[in-house]
Order: sequence, then C-alpha cells, then structure tokens
Amino acid sequence: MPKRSPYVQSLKKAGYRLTQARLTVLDVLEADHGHITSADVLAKVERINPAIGRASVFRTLELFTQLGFIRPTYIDTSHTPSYVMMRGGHHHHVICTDCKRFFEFENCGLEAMTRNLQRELDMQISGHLLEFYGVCADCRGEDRAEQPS
Amino acid sequence: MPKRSPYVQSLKKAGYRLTQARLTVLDVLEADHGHITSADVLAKVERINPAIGRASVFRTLELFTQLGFIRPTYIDTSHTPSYVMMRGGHHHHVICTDCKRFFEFENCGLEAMTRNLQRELDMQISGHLLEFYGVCADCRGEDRAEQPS
DNA sequence: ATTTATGCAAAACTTTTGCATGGGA
DNA sequence: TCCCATGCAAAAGTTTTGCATAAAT
Repeated sequence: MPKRSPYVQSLKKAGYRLTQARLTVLDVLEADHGHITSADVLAKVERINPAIGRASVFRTLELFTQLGFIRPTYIDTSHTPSYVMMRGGHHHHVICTDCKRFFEFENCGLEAMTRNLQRELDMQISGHLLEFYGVCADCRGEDRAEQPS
Repeated sequence: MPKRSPYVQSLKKAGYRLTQARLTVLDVLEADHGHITSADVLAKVERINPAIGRASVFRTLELFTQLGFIRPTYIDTSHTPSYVMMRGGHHHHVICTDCKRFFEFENCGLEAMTRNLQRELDMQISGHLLEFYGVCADCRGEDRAEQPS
C-alpha cells in the first residue's frame, strides 16, 4: 500500500527523505484534520511509534510549516500552538472565543483579493489563513442563564 | 493629559483598573502598531518601567487578548507569539514567508461573509484575522540571483 | 556508499503559579 | 477603606541544540 498523500509527493519532490518521523507526523496531522496542538502531535506520535524522538517531531513541524503544509495558530490563549492544515494553500475557520470550538468552511471568496494584492504589492501569494472570532449559540445561551439580573 | 486611547476607555468600562502595568503594555503595543513579539513587549516594558514584573506583562497580554484588543499569531516560525492589534475587531496583513516583512491593509471586503456566517452558524461574530502568505519582490529577486543554473 | 535525518539528553527559553503586599477606585 | 492586581521567585512547560549513529536513497 503505497503512500499517496499529496504531501508525501511534495516532500519527495522537494528532495526530502520519507522518514518514519515525517510520515508518522503527517499521519497524525491528517487524522485530526489538522487542528491539533504541538503537545497532542507529540503525544500521538509517541503512542504510534515510541522510537520517534521529540526533537524530530518539532523539526518535522517546522519543516512542514516552511513547506506550507501547515500553519501554527492560536486556537485558545494557551501558549502552545495549534497547527492547521493548509489544504490547497488556504484555511478558514470560525472560532468560538468562549468554548474554543471551531467550524471550518471552504469558500472564502478571496481569489479576487489575492490577485489584487499580488498586483498591488508585487508579491507572489501562495496562500492565506482566515479566522473569524465569535460566540456560538450554545455559549450565548449559557451566558444569558449565568447573568441573573 | 488624560489617556484617550479607546482601549483605555474599554478597560475602564469593563471594570478593570487602570494600572501601570496595563497602561504601559498598551503604550508599547500602540507604539509598535501592534506587530510585536511577547519577548519584545517584555523588553520594552522593562525599559520603560523596570518595576513592572514579567508576570504582569503576561497577565496583561492575556487580558487584552480576552478583551479582543490584540490577537497572538505566528509571524515567523519562532515559537514566541507576535501580537497584532485588532483595531475595530479585525486585522489584515500579507507576510513575506522569506524575509518575514509584512504589509498591513485595511479593506478586506469581508462584511458580507461575516453576515453570512453569522446567519448560517448562528454565531455572534466580533472580528477576524486575515493573513496572506507570499514572497515579496525583493526576495524573489534574491532567490533568482542565488540560483545560478 | 553517501549523506541526510535521527534520537538522546541536556540546555535554553517562555510562561505560569502562589502568596504576601501595594496601589487604584 | 477595600480588594483587585501586582511583584517576586520558583516551578512548570515547551522548544532547541550538539553530536554520534541510524536509515533513506
């Protein structure tokens, strides 16, 4: 069963070796749809293959970030990053600032803006991250209940 | 000379005391247009008023994040966050993934999308962060020069 | 065979906590 | 005066580094 993840192909094409550490981290990221903290990546990789060292996981996360596979961001204010997968170079989600749940969505309509910025700033734009912040219906309900008068 | 920063007003209205630590961190953030790492905030606050402790700076950054004044993000891959100011609840920039320079821009045209998401997800949306990634003209030039064949 | 990438373990940082005390309102 | 917020300093995490070795190609 050959690996057919587009990321594996990219890694290979860029001249990087397909090592256990890299393939395992990739599996973990893809299994979680890419919303995962560094601590969780560390823990899951360790569970899958305890022979893989922490340092390699961090080195891999950095490499994947450089290659644009993932992007670190802060889902909650805890100071450990969450990594999101940049499928097709972009990622969009809405985060509830109260319960920290998030909802991904696909169509962002930013193609025109990308072209504009590319032209105006003379930059080769490869992707983007769009995060909305708000309060979900559940949390608004809870809030109301918590405020008696 | 009274403080007239809208953030100071918000702090007061929310019932928080206007302490030296909070006012100083606010000054530092505003002086840098809000693109500044935690380490830099720490250093600048210490330079302005050495009596302010690290812990208070971190507590203040967390408070400001909760209040929506700022938002932590990763400008470079170094694992210390950069804080951006969420003026009017939103922030938009383009980052050069090579030299890490960034360019802020104002009009994002996301008002309609905000309304749509609000309706579709039943969320009270308060703001957003939009980051584009790319390579600036300077870095593309350098790259070309570095590739002889 | 050649290197690149790794694992290890320690070092280097960054951030958080607990608690007595000071400074805003 | 009251009590929220602070400073301190230690603890708790997280990430990075250096180097001999393993493992991809």
